[in-house]
Amino acid sequence: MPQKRILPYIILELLQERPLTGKEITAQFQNEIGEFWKASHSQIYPELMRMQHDNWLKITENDSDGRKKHYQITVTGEQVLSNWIKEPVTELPLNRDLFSLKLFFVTKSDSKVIEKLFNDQIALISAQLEHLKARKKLLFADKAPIEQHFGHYLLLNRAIARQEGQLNWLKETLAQLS
Amino acid sequence: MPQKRILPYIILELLQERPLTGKEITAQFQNEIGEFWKASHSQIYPELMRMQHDNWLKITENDSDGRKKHYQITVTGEQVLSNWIKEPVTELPLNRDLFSLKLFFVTKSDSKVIEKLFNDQIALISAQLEHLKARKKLLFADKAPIEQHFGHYLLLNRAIARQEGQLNWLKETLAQLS
DNA sequence: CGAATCATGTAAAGAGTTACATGATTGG
DNA sequence: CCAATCATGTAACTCTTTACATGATTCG
Repeated sequence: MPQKRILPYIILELLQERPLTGKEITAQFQNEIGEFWKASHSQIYPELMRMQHDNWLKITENDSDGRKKHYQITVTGEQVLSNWIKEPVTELPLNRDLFSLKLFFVTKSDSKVIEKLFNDQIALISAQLEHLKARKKLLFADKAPIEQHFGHYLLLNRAIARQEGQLNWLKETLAQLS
Repeated sequence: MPQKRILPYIILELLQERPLTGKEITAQFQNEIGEFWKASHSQIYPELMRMQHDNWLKITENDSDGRKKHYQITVTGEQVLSNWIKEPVTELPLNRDLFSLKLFFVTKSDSKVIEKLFNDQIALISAQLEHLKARKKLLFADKAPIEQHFGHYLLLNRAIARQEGQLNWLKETLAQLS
């Protein structure tokens, strides 16, 4: 087992609200979910076929559009999902990021390198932070998150808090170094 | 290109200090580096052969121990590494973590589920935080980080700051929810 | 009608994991 | 000397990404 399968469960989650086509599922991974999980259509279509084969989902009948395939979660699929959700999360994710890597190998004398490394990272995170804040404003401006989007709201807040923490640490540490 | 090659550059970094055997390199990934990058020996040995073939490193001569192979970075390897280090980090890492995933799909009515999700994560991060702090104490108690370990010191601080931020957010948010 | 694109799919390759294998060496 | 382990290596498999392919549909 190289990695525990996650993708099919994400798809099941998405289908809980309503039936979707492969295209629509793919789009989700480029928008909301893309923040923390990526999957391309070349991964999704085979996965859908496999899930259909395992009877986790089926193609909805009476579909007006000929080529689009609307996938719908089955009772089996709902059970599978329900069991998966109950499994506790027992390990922290491994953060394979280049900044950590370069930071690790930096030596104290590389002050120029360190400075650039920090400034680049600050720029990156600032941009990301702006993006996240803009999205929060767009999606949840004033109004409280409605039922379905509550998790999304929590996640956005968490991402923002994390990036702000990062940014502060970067700025403080950079200031101390110089 | 499925993913940009990182592993060989990490190995080059490790070899900059002194020649190492495959076993020793593997050990590094289970200790210091393991915090943010993993690699098993079955990945490392073929990589070493490949790098040797590309002349990024060579086996040191006059080795007393017969079976151990001490790999040494070559001039070519140093150039390759130097170029790689100069490349700016242009993208943030994708955080594929299950907690985010489950958080995203949670609905407001699942108060029991949310609570458990948060408490599990708080326990996980607390444990990790203790571990990190213990290591910092062990490695850098009182004494300032020496030249070679400066990056390691920075990285540990960053990891601790990140986990503390996480933990605070989790606790605050959990309190607000109930 | 012809070109662009839509929706779906297939192919090829690299990265990473787990499990298996092997010859040398050490220790009781 | 024999068993454990050390150090290295191989195999099989899954995940993920990039690139290529194809038939249907829309639009000027």
